[in-house]
Parts: sequence; structure tokens; C-alpha cells
Amino acid sequence: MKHRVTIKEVAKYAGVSPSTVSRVLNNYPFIKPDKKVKVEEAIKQLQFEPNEIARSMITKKTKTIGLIVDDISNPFFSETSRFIINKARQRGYEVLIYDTNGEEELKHTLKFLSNKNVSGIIVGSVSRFEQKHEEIVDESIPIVYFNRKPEQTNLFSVTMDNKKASKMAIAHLVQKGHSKIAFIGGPFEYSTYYDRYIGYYEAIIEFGLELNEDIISRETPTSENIQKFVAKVLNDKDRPTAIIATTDQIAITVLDAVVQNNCQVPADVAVIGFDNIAISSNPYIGLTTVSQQKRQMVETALNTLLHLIEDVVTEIPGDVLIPPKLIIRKTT
Amino acid sequence: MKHRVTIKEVAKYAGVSPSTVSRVLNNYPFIKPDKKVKVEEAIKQLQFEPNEIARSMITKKTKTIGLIVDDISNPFFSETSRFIINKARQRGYEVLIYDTNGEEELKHTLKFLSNKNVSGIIVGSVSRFEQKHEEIVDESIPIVYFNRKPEQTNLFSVTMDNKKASKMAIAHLVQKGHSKIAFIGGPFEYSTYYDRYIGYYEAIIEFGLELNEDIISRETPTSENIQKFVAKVLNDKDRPTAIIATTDQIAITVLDAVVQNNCQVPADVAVIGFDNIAISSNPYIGLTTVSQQKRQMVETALNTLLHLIEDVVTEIPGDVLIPPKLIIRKTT
DNA sequence: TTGTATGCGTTATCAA
DNA sequence: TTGATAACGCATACAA
Repeated sequence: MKHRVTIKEVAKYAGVSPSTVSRVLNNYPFIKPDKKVKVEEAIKQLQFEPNEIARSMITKKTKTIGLIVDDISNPFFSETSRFIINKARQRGYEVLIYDTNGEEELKHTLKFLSNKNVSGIIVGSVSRFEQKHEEIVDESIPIVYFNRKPEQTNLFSVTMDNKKASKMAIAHLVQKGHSKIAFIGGPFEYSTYYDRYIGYYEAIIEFGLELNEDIISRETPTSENIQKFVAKVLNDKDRPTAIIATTDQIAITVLDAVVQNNCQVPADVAVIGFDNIAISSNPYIGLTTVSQQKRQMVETALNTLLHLIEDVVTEIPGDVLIPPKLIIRKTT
Repeated sequence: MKHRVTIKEVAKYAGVSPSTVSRVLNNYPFIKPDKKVKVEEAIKQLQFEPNEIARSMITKKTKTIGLIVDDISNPFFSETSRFIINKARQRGYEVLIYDTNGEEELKHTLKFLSNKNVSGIIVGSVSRFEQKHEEIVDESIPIVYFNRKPEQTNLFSVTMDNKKASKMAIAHLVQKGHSKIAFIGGPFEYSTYYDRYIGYYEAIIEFGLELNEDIISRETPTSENIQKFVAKVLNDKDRPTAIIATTDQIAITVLDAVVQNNCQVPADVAVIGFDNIAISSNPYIGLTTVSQQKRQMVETALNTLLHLIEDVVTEIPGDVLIPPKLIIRKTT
């Protein structure tokens, strides 16, 4: 158990009081320059590093932010988490990742992180129907929604413009000559799936295409469900020539299902995904996708949160919609 | 700022002293049952939750463990991290993920986490040549190597039996009738790459095959390098009929490269990977792979670490080699 | 078996 | 501009 240098020892070494050292540490402005220099010298000599825990005792802040995700092994979350971790660290914050397994109640998770005294929380997944829960956690802990957002909330959110994303996908397919376009979504409980569906719906109308419930799936996108749906749809005589999958992970399963059903991508069926996860750019997959601009989303969300945490009242962007970006590869 | 209930209030409510409450909290054995009940009742009534930070001040432990990874968006790390996060939480610990970007010096990272007063550290990536650094961090912070390990160390490690893994891959390929088997490895700085190469080498000898440097790559496995190597190797008249890629990520790039070079998998060239990341099981990819038994690795590593943290001196497994497992899919 | 008093390392309050 | 002193919430040594 190595002894850790404390503020007291620094004070003694520098010939000042502990409070003065503390003030230097916290950039308190009114310190005589010579004392400040002495203290800084002492800090360097003794290799002093402030004990964050003791600090937290008083300030109630921990310089760590909580990040709530459904499933960190989902590439979308792991890739965005990576940005968040690195950006946060640059700003002096650590990240506690809470993986809910897509099951845990948000209230519960927030409470938990709040008890850990995190300084702020980024929520990567939330139901559209989540009640306002501003009361649940200590109101001094800011929360920012990221990726998904509830219908009703007073909190800030940073999400992709999912409706527009679907429209871009359809515009692209229409331009390629497709007119019968299937859609594989997911539970309407999540704004990502819901908004992407709405965008699909509106675009189908706008482009004067036929809206056909038979080629739309809104089931939970398990591998099985996807396989079954694709098989059903492709074995119809008047089958769709394109499939929109609302995530890249779904799309990659679709790729397989298409091949299983003796069709070629993109010759017989075009496939387009959403999110642009890393694997999609692998040439073997080469998935056309509507990209979430993850880096920008993350930076916006984190900036907003840190603004809130640090009480910088300069304008906060409010709810932000990040524009999607079409990335055309070989599946369309 | 909601007021948080403290141990004092619980004490008052229960009609005992704060220390008694503390003792109940810490399962101190000699408490009169009736008092214990009263305290527990008070805790429930007041919804008291102990302040971990205050606890940490005294115990110097934080109930969080640090996890050092190269790149959390690498599926191997995100998938194992997920297990670690969830398992750790079940045991009452949180996980701080430190993403080094494959660049940062280990010493530095350890120091950083040590300053954060983590209770223990799992190191997911380390150079084979890393010096013993037992002195760097407070010796009261246990460290366990996971996935990779240095040549020389006093610390525990949990890794896959990588040599054996390569041998299994070759045995499988030989059994399928292959005799000219290419190998794509990576920097020998990492035990994963090194041991997998040694296993390859030994197995080639054991099976009486020809060891041919021309069909072995040990470069950093960037997408470009892989593409170039595969092209070179496949355009040889006497080309290999199988390629061992030392990670699934490499293998998936190989899959593409093979197709680019007008060969079929597995008809012309069989491909086998390592790790069994989630995407490999996607039927579209269907990659044959030597699986790291991630769940078992994680559990062993975490158990070892928690043993160390909690001073449970019952036998600790020491260095553990997890057996690999061959998963045959459609690429061989 | 229990209570009192002390201290963990820092910041905040107050007086000087 | 600085220092003494009191918190922060809990665990623990010691006394009872």
C-alpha cells in the first residue's frame, strides 16, 4: 500500500495552508503569484494528484458520466460508445457503461446511476412511451437522450432525422428503378423504428407507389423473423425488387435470406440498411446504407451534457436532429 | 437537489447509534437480532442507500473495476466487455472501460485507473514484451491479464490456448484434404498473434506439410495488407487451397479478397478464422472459426480478479488456458 | 453487544 | 489574500 501524497503534505512542503493548495488546484483567482508558484512547485516535486473521491464527497460530482445502452455488443452502440469514451476523457470525464440487456426499466437504471453519483447520463435507448421521469433522479443530474427519444420529455435529445433517412433510402431506390419496395422495421416502441417506418410510409405516398402491408414487417427483428419474412415475400409471384432493412444488422441477415431463396443481390433484389456500422463497409458485404453520422451525434450529445453539467448557460442546441447520409455500395 | 438519507437518520429512526447501522450494513455478526431487525426496517422505510463514495473514502476501494481494451468497437472486445459488465454488476461492481486506441502506454493507463481508485483491473491487451510493472500501480490493486499476456509477469492471466487453436484449425483443414495452407497473422508483439503463429508452425511440421514463407503473412493486418497478400498468394500457379486468418475480422476481409480474385469459398479456397465474433455466425458469412470461449474466459478472469480484490485466499486458478473450440460453418 | 469519538482528503465557510 | 475550522457520510478503534 503505497502512501498517496495529500494536500496537507503539499501545503507543508510549500509553506502554506491546505486551503491555499486547494485554491490553486481549483484555479481560484486571488492568490499571490509567488505562493501559487511555490504550490505548483510542491505539487510537481511530490507528484501530488488530488483524490477525486474526497473531492466527490464534498462536491457531489464524480467526473464520470453514465451511458445507458441496450447492448454494448451491438456495433452501433459499441462504435458510438467508443467515441463517447474518448471524447469524454479528453474533457476529464470517465464513462460508466450500463448495459441494460434491452430489458431493464429505465427508472431503475437511472436510479442506480444516480446513486453512483454520476455527473450526468446519456441514454442511448428509451421507449417512445417512457413517462417523463424528471423526478426520478436527483434533478441536479442532467440527462441527454441519444439515438432514441420519448414522445414526451423536457430533456434534450440528439437523434438522427430518421424520417428523412427513410425517404433518402426510397428516393435512391426509386431512382434505381424500383417501385415495389419491402420494409423490415421493428417494434414501434422505439423512435428509431417508428420514425423510419413513418418516413417509409410518407415516401411511398409521395412517390406514388403502392402501400402494401404484405411487404412490410414490424415484428421484432430476430434472425428467424427476418428469414421467414424474406422467404414469404420473395416467393410471391409479384415480388418486391428492393428491401429496406431498418438496421444494418437486419440488412446483413436479409442478404443471407435473399441468397437462400435463390435470388441475387442486387440483380434480383436490392438491399439497403441503416446506421453504417463498421462491418457494412467490408467489401464482402458492401452494404448500401443510410448512415447515422455517429461522430457528429456523439459530439453533440456529449457537448450538450457537459454544458448542462458544468452550468455553462451559453446556448444549448436543444433537440438536435442530425442529418442522415446515404452511402451507396454494392447491394443496390 | 433531493436530500439523500444518511446513516445517521436511519440510526435515529431505529433508535440505535450510527455505528450499529453501519455494522448491519456490513454484516457484522454480533448484533442482537431485534436491533438488527429494527435497523433493517428503518432502512427499508427511509429507502436508505449507502453512499458508496463515503465508503470509498475509508475503505479505499471503489467497487468499480477498470477494463483496458484496445478498441471497444472491435467485436471481440465489445462482446467480452458485455459479459464482464454484466457479471461484474451481479457481484456488485461497476466497470470503467478504458479504450487505449491501441496506442497508449500501459503504464500510463494503469496509473490513471489507479488514481481513479478502481478496486482491480482487467487488461485485455498487452504487449508480450511489457516489463513487469508491479511497481507502477499501488500493489493493493490486483491486475489480471485477459486475452493477451506478457512473456514475463507475476500476475495472473486468462487466455485461450492459442497454439492449440491453430493446431485445431490445421487438423480440420488437413482432414478436409488441404495440404497447402496459407496463414495471415499479425505483429508478434501480441501473444495472440505470436502463439497462433507458433501453433501453425508446429502443426505444419507435425502434419508433414511444407513450411513456405511465401504463404505466411505477419504484417499488421490492415485491410490493404490483407487484400494485397491474398491477391499475391492466389495468383500463384501452385496456390494454397486454404487460408487461416488469425481473427474473424481478418477472415471476413479475406472472404472478400478471395471473391475479388475470382475464386470461390470454399470450392477453390477454404477460409477459417479465430474468435467467433457474432457476425461470423450470420449465415451470409457463415465463417468457420476457432472459437474463444468468451463466456468462460470472462468468468474465469473476473472470478480471479474478485478473489484477489476481496482477499479470498482460497485457491486461485493461476494462469488459465481456456481450450479453443472449432466451429465449422460453410467457409471450409 | 453497543455507543462514542476519530479520521479518510478534500472543499466551503468564516474570520482575519 | 490567507488560514483555521467545520463539514461531507461512512467505517472503525476503543471504551464501555
